[in-house]
Amino acid sequence: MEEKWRNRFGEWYSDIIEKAEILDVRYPVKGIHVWLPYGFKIRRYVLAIIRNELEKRGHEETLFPLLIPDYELAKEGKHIKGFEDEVYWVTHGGINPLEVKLALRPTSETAIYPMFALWIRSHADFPVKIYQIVNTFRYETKHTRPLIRLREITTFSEAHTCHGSYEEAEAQVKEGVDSYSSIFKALGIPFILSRRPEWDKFPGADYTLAFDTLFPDGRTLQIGTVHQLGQNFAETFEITFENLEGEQEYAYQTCYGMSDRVIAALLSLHGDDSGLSLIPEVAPIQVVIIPVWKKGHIDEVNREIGGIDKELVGYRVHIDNRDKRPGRKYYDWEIKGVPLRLEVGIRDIENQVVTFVRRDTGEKFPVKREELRDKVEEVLEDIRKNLSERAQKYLESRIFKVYSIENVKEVVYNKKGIAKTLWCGRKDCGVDIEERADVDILGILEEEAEGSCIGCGEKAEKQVIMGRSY
RNA sequence: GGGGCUGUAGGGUAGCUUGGUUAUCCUCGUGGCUUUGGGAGCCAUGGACCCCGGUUCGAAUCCGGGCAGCCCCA
Repeated sequence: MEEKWRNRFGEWYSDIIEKAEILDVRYPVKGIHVWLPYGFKIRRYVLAIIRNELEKRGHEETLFPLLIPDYELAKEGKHIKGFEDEVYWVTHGGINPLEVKLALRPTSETAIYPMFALWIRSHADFPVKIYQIVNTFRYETKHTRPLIRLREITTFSEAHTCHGSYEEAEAQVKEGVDSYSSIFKALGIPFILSRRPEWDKFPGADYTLAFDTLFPDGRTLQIGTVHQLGQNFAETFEITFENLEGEQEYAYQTCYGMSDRVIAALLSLHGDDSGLSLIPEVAPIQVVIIPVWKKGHIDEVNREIGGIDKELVGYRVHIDNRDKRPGRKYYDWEIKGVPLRLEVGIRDIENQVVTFVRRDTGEKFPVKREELRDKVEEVLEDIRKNLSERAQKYLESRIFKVYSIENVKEVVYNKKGIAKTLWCGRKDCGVDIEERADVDILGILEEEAEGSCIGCGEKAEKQVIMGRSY
């Protein structure tokens, strides 16, 4: 039944992006697309959840410039090294070459931190907690993929914080993790949190925590990261404050980000062969009403639907009055993932019921007319729960504990899952494992473990997850 | 980073090898009739050879370049 979604996911994905009218990918620049009205609405509801969560925890929204002077971008050596191959440059003003080249932000640390240096004077200024949701640019040379690997990331939500001690920054990392966990929970996106290996951390960070989810094709997708920056950037950008002892000290920083990939995960994890299946909170249309007209009863049906529409005030309701047959409309709205469909015909009116059809399960059942509003609420809530649980179970069912390189390969390539195993933590050994198993070491888990490394046989104290990432 | 393939109405395609009348079919859009509980039917009508250059009496077709997309390998 879920043949295509599961077994030919790549095809399903590009199909759905087009048919559900999320993006128009025909824009004539590689890796850069147009948000269509329906997709844009989903994006807006997702952003509302993100904004709400960040604001609730004291982050304030700002907007920094898109252009970054080359000398600022280049200041932090490790940082620029991580991005230099992917930066877009503005080199001309009209026909004249610029004296200072300007980068299109690949991320905004180097735009924001020079300003932090101006703003921060003393310990009393802490904590600084700002965020912005902007587009960023990366000159990707590999295959681009809508919402997953883009040259223009249109929805980069990045938070940046400053603190008076490493401990406070550590606490902020925890808050960042909590915020993101709540956001993913609201969207029904299950994840695994791990600490990225040294060679895969954010360039310039002390360490990076990352959220990964698993797609139906068995590949993992990074959907969020939280970085402990320590004083690395503060030293470079001279972000100093006067501490309680009256001395100048470098600030302690964190930053965290998520992108369009969250929307890619949202769309992908809750789909099936009929199309999208949206979480009600982010569905542009939560309830679609399909009139089933019959000669001689058309006005009657329309009048009934008018009443239902009025009663459902507060929900995002759409009445499909197109001159198409009902069956056709069912298919159309299933592709677009509308959580709940109501069918209203003369038969329903005579029985004083409304026919409900759930997108997530396909169940069809009559609901007494007078219980309509309560039932709508109940069913939408149940859909949210069901979609979240289904996705969660799916991820859990694809995580396998294994203890050899061979079995890691088996898990990743045959079971299309994530391997949980043991690793000593040394870089040379890690790179060796990645090569031999042809997988990515995603990161180290919190939980302690006892045993020997699957690469070198030395003692391993932490569990590690491996998979094949996008 | 290396290699291969492709570009024809809004979408999917035939035609290209072997240059030659009005460019094929499905879908779609529009107007109408009819119909409506899982992709209806009929009539009318609309819409395309990626861009630049070359070869030729003549190019969707051959050649070169550009742009865009897809696939494989590292």
